[in-house]
Amino acid sequence: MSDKLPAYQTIKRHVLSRIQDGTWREGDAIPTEEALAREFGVSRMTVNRAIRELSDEQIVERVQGSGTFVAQQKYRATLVEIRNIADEIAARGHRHRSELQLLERTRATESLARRFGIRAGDPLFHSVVVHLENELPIQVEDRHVNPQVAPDYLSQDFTNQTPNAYLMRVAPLQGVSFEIEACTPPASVGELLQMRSGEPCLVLHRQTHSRGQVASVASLWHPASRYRFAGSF
Amino acid sequence: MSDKLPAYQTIKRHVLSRIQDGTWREGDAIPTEEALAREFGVSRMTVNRAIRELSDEQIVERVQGSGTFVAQQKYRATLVEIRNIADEIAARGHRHRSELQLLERTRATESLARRFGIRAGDPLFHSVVVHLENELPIQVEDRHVNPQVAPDYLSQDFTNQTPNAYLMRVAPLQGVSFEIEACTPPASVGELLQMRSGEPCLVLHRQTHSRGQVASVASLWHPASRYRFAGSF
DNA sequence: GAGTGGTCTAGACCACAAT
DNA sequence: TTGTGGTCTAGACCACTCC
Repeated sequence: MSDKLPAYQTIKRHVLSRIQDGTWREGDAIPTEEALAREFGVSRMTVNRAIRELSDEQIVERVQGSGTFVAQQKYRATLVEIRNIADEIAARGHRHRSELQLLERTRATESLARRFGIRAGDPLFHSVVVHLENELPIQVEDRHVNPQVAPDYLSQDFTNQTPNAYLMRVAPLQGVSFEIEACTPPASVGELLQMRSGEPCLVLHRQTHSRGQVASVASLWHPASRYRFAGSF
Repeated sequence: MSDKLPAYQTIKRHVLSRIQDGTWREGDAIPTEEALAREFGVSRMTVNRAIRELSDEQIVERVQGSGTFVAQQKYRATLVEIRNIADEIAARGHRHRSELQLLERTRATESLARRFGIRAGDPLFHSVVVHLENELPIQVEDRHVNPQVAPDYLSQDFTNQTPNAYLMRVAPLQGVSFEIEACTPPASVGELLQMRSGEPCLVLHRQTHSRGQVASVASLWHPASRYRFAGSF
């Protein structure tokens, strides 16, 4: 075996795999430094470095005097976080509601096939959902989903659960790439968002990866007058 | 004195301040772990932690067998990086040129005063620069600068050096907050960017902090048809 | 008071770079 | 060969949480 890995790396991997295989879930305590030191036959300082790095990476959270716990999954992202739009609206103290406009089986166009890494004509799932904040439309979510990653996508109830929340649950997020642009919306989107004519959209195109495949390609359209991306660091 | 700071923190601060005050410049070697351990009267492991954290933060770069060196300044940022627009254009293999439209001393409006944490009427510097990629305008940079942070701002040549590059050099970046919006540009901006009427702008509003103060408040206007923000993780 | 993480020591051996 | 960083040990004391 490759015994070349430093001990602290081995310990990091061990803890990570326990979290990823579900043995230790969000909020669970993981073994103490002392216990891990005994288990791996290393000194406490070595374990300390391993766990401190996981803590820096926000994989675990440490509380002095109490213990080390698996952190809540965070999807830092768009410079901001990839937050569920429902949570984002709730955080503002407003009410979220979503309307399902479309949920269908379709076939990949040339352009979609390229982005998913499949062949044109291969099956894809497609959904269009409008998200409302206090009954005012704030986002049109136009999403294509890889059936191999989420085969039950079409049978979900997307008025109770956003597509994003569902995908996060069934497909562990590995990576995200995105683009933000400003553009004039197509008429159909302008209508769903009840925009005055001539108002631009702020659009986030996002592609998520899971289990080595492209899981989902989404375009999120927002009326310029009602939405901004913000962040700091 | 507050002796409460852990030793490794004290060492980190010491190294950081040497870099920020210019004693150690980009590419310079900093003292060895052994030397710092002697200087601060601590063990090498403690110095190692301090410098390793600076290395994680990309403040310094370590080369085994060789030494520790001050890293090139990188401005990770907009979800992406806070890259100098000139570098960004150069990375695409294109030619960057900038035109200085305005460079003046002005006074803070109520709204600017709030953002800078100063009083309305206090002095501010103001610049407007147009950035061109292959002679096509791609960004209008409208920037206000805190004179306390960059007193020599007005005497710079901003056709050879972007305001951003100058500020990065004289004012160590501590933090950034930003907002991205889509909007219809005011006529003056639309003209500078040679936009067709009705085309929206993609705007990045950015506020940078340095030495505990707000250093700069900038609005970066981009024609929607020629610019996107992109990133991945 | 018992258990946990936060920090630190004074050594050690190794891998790698420069010479 | 010498000097540097990379890693590790087997202890230690402290601050904090929980009971």
